[in-house]
Amino acid sequence: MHIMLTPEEQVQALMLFKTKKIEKRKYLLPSGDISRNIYFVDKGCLRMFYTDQDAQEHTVCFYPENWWAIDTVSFFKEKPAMYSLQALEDSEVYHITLPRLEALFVKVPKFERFFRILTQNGFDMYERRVTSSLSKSATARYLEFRKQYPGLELRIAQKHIASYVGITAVFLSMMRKDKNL
Amino acid sequence: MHIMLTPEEQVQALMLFKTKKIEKRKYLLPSGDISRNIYFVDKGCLRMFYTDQDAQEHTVCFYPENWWAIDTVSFFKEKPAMYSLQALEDSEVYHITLPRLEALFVKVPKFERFFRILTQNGFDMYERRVTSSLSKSATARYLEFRKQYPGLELRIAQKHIASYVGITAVFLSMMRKDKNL
DNA sequence: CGTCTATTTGAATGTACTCAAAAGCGGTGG
DNA sequence: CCACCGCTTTTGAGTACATTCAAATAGACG
Repeated sequence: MHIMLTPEEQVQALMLFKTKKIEKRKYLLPSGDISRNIYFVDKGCLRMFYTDQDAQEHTVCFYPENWWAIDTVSFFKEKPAMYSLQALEDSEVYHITLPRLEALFVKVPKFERFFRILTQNGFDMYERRVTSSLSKSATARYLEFRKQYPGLELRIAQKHIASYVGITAVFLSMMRKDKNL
Repeated sequence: MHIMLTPEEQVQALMLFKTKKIEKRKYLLPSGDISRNIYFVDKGCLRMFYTDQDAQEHTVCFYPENWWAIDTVSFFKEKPAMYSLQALEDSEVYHITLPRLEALFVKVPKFERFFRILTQNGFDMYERRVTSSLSKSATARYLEFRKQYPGLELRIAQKHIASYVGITAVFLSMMRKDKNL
């Protein structure tokens, strides 16, 4: 979910948010908990991931600076999260709870639209991800990752990139060597 | 997107909808057009699919009876659809345009919530599909399809199932034979 | 019935995975 | 500051899963 507010809108909104620092490797949301907050990443980088029956992790999304991180389903439906949200670098985030968000909607109705668009952008992203994961090769998917998150490959572990692209860390390493990526 | 209204709510809503019959293989929405309608499937079955650069089709979702079919992004953002919507059987659908839907929201505010949930369910479905396409074997994905759409494998072409599962029709055929699926 | 498309079958190929071992790197404690 | 430990990445060999191409069979529809 990636969207920009004008600077003054950001100020208005951020007044209602709290801030939080979170260390590398720590969790903002462990899966199974109900996601009580939406996060806006100010510094650092988060990832959302899912752990399958074989204890394999699958990264659904990265959230570097200026991204909004949320488990939409857990947050709005108030049900236990299927995903975990973890810091990949020492990070600083703004966050807001659902009741305060609803207060914000009443105060500044414009944000209702903003969050609808946010949800739709997330939707859009998932649609693209479904089609690409079903139709494209590992190499193409890795190049899409590079395009989606320029420079991020220098900041985070390859195993996390591999878990996003849907391949093993070993295969990613070989691919990068063979094709100079 | 799969959700049920109570019978009386359905009646209320469907009064504002129009009906349409659509023949097998015909399109309700060709990709590139703006999706002006949301469809509710009364009889038959639709599919939404995406055609890639190599002219390969990838089915994103099937919509048998009682499913809501919509290209969320195209419909709400009024931008050209990335997807096509096609009938797989002779079908009958209810449909409504965005202006009339907004009128419905004013008249029966409850539907705003209903459509938010509809969108969230779609979101939920996409999330599951992303994780399963990235983490599960072709066989597991096929079994998921069977569970998601009981009996549908008897009604529609295997090549469409293959394009949903993300494998070739040839491989699906071999898989079903080898493992008695 | 004939034509067109979908499905099945088989062989050869390619893509990505597992297992295993070695090398690299980062954080911690002495 | 350095040495060590643990985790990540690289490298290699062998394997499994899924694809392509081709040809034969089966089914759908006019």
